Amino acid sequence: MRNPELTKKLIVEKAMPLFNQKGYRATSLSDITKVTGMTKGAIYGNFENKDAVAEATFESAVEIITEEIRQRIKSAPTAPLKLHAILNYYGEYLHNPPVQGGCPVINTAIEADDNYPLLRTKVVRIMTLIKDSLKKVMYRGIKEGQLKSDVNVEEFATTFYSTILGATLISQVEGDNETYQTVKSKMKKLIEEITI
Amino acid sequence: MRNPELTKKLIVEKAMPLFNQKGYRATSLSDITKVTGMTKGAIYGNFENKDAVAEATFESAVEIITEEIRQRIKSAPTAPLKLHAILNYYGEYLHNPPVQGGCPVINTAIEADDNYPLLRTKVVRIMTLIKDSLKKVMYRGIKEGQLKSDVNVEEFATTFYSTILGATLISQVEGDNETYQTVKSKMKKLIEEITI
DNA sequence: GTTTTAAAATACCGATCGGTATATTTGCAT
DNA sequence: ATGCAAATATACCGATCGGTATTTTAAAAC
Repeated sequence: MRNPELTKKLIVEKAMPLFNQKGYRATSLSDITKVTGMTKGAIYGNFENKDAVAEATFESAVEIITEEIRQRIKSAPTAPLKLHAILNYYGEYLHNPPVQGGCPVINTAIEADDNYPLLRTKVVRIMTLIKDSLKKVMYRGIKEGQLKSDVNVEEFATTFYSTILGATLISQVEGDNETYQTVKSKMKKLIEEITI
Repeated sequence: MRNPELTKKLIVEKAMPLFNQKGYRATSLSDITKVTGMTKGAIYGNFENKDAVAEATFESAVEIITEEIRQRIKSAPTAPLKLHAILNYYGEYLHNPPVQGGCPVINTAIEADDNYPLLRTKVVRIMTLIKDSLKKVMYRGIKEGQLKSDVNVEEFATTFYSTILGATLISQVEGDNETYQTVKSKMKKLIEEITI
């Protein structure tokens, strides 16, 4: 019980869906105490302030997502299948969300851009990281003869990621992944076009 | 001065960039009084409550955007050029925003989906409307022999819109439309592929 | 020019906000 | 068993929140 590491972890875990659903601003300290069963003293004993909880929470959510993406990429044998795997991963967001409340990257992007400079930076970083992973997958796919060598990797990867985020955003607000499925089937064709 | 219609309009106009930048929850009544130069009495004399101001504001923002899109579509002579025009329109968002704070549809989508059911409905409606406009443009383009007849309109239009929103989202949080430009050049090629 | 009425300004309400200071509890070292 | 220190709980703070009741103001009706 007196283990501050565990307390920190518990606070972050329990606060995560709260921040992701309601947003950082709308989530209050008392919300956090309610959902964690801890008191203000415990929260402020482990975090400097509310923003620090928010930042730790976002970082933890990002770790969950990047780790999952890493696994999917690793598990698929070829570049086209790796891209499919990522398409499938985001397709599962709605019915099997890694964090309740939709994609934390998207949610945080919107709330942070004008109001939380530190979180904004973190969002940009994770977006760049994912984009770079996609590019890496594609470059390797070209080198290994799975993807056509004349494909514009920068363009394809950036568009691929933009499309996934946009479709996820739309499906999230629609509360229905029909849009995502439609987009997914189009993206599959685009992957086929660059596959050897 | 004693014209309530003008007062309403002024409140909506002044509150719009506020809501769009800070979000609905984070924008307070006192923020609105400061930016409008009016008092609480004037606000509550013209709107039932804060949410009503938010809704009127979003509706007004949507009108601005849809009207602009309508104009761009109307002005371009053929379907491929109409699609280009929409691509260009969103590309101008960052440096010449119709409303300060980025795309209101995206911003509102995120904040509304878990917390403001009425706004969420409005967001879904406008997204559907834009998607339908795109489809209409494409169907007409096919009929008039500008677009290939075997193109899957539903898939293309949905993906097109998803990609634009995703790229806009990313560019918005990056504070730089490099991503959007990259995506735009890819989308232009996709349009070419379906052009006769 | 006075009256009337609606719009806008002011004053005030309880609730909740993030944060802090203090008290209490807990586990460990001795 | 006891004292110590860290972790958690409690009590409290000023500020601000959305909203309402009341007063003041100003334009229109006569």
